[in-house]
Amino acid sequence: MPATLRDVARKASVSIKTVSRVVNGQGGISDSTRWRVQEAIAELDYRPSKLARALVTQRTETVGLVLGDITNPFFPEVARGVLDTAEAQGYNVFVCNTDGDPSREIRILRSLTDHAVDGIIIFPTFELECALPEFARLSHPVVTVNRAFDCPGVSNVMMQSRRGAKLAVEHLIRQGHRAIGMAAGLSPTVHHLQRVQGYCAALAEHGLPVVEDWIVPGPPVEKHGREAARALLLQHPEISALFAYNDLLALGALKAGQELGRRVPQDLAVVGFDDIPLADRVSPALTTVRVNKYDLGCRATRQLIQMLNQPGEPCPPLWLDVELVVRASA
Amino acid sequence: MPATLRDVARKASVSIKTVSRVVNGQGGISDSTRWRVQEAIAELDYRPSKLARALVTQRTETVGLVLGDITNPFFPEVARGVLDTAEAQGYNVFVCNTDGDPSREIRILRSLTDHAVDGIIIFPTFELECALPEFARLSHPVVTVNRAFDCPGVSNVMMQSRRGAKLAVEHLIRQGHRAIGMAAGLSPTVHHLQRVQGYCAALAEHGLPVVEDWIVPGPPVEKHGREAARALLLQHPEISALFAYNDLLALGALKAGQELGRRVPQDLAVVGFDDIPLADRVSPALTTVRVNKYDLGCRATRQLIQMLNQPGEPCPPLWLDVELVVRASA
DNA sequence: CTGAAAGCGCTTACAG
DNA sequence: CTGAAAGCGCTTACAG
Repeated sequence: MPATLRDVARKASVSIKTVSRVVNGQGGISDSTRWRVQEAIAELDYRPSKLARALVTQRTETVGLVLGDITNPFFPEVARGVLDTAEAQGYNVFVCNTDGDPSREIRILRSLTDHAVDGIIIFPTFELECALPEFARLSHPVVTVNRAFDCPGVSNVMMQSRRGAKLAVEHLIRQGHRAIGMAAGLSPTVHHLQRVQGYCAALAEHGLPVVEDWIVPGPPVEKHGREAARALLLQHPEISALFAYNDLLALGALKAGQELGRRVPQDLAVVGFDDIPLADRVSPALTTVRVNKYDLGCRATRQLIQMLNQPGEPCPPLWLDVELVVRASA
Repeated sequence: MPATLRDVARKASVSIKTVSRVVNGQGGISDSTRWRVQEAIAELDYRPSKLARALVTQRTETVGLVLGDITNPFFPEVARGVLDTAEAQGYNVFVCNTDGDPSREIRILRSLTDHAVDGIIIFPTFELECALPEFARLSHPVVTVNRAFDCPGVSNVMMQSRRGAKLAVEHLIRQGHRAIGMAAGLSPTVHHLQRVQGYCAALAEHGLPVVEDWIVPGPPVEKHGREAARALLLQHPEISALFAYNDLLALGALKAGQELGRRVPQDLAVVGFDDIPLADRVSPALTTVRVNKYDLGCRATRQLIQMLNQPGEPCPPLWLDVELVVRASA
């Protein structure tokens, strides 16, 4: 049975309030009293109940991290950044997977609210729009990643998705490619939109036509990358380069290229996005757009904690750099 | 401002207790009353505070997952198994990284205790021994993974580490190898001990000598695998096969082999352990010992929840199968 | 079938 | 410098 404030008070022959004062370092206590109390605390191995404290302060010192899927190689480093930063500030973090399912996302947000987390960092699904204001209203600060919401209590950490896509396609153009397709991910996500935009912008700026048929949407997994690339290359053999929404799709595209007897990068150049840990291990190594995932997690968390410490202060969106990493595939 | 039990009671013109009854589905309520209460709940969008409930029930419906490092490719699938199983049972989970540092591990356990988690799943560091009984005494059920503690309130999920090592080395022997080294991981872990034991047992049973110098300990990361393998192969060129403590070490060993001009698997056969996602993607693909990581997470969580639901019941250790996966590297 | 009281372990004004 | 009282939002006996 763990010791309580009252146990300590009794042992030190002082009031509960006095113990509370020394526990919270509030001063205004005579040295001798403090000494007696500290001794009692040590002897009883007293640890204050965060639960009881939270009930009155409305601060649990916990935050929620809501992401797509921790087994997606993009997320572990992000999570590590969040966990390290949160731990350093005394916060514990609940990790939850949405699998991109909006109804699951809502359920998770409810559950986190029920547990009275102080704030939330979320990689939102596309449908979050409607539910988010409710949470902000329930006075949880929220940091959304890669998605701007103009809503009080919500701030954003964004990566330059559009710019990254443009860098990737410009690189392909520089390599002499003129017929460039895209394996485009699922359409109702911001990334999809931004990366397609970047792709189109790069083509347009270099006077290349944007062919709608060459943009193939689909789930951002390797299997689909392979199928999409295969179909695209068979129907439009003139395509000599592919830009993929993410590295998993790019890996699938590489596989399809090999199956079709295309040499990489001569007959088929491929650029991915994210620079997941796999990207530099496969052969040929994947040219891709890197975002510093650990840093992303750290910054999102710092942003959240800042909102917690200075409620009401405006919190401008943060933009994270991306960078083209040229390897063997393009 | 979220609605409280009292708000609902007032609105429905009943007592707090009555509302509590319908919220908790306790029956013994007239239909008309229940109806009125439910309506009030819906109108006010009332959600019970888990915090307040936990303060009296001593159940937070949270658990802690304490692992080495979520960016280690072994862990995300394990974590996913834990998170899915916990979520299905209504638990939220705090994820924490120890980096194998015992003092950090203690700090984390303290913090989880302060937050009054209902239980803990932990991949313990070697030094946990002393601290664990304290936690069990504080009445948190604990499930340790890959480490047996004979301690009330603590149960274990074990993988057949020793057997896996033996399978790996026997495979190498079957392939005709007689001089087999080992990249052995850090010495004060159970895995290290068990895998070294399995390695030695396989050699001994086939009448092969165990040469102490051929067992090279070190941190279980790729860089060290490369260095260890390089040193071993240079000093003892007769070594034709390596068994690695884990896949990361094995990948490093493969790299060293290539650098030294050894053909794999003819001049150098390598077997790893874990079957991380990378293992089947590298070239040559890695022969390794697989453990179902998602299942490991699920079972550990089910074990923990069972302990929570039936306190005092003995909980026998669970043994997880391992399986040799033969690919190109051996 | 329904309610009033006590208490979970803290903190927050308010007194002295 | 120290303490007694009220309350955070619930549940748990105990009455009626």
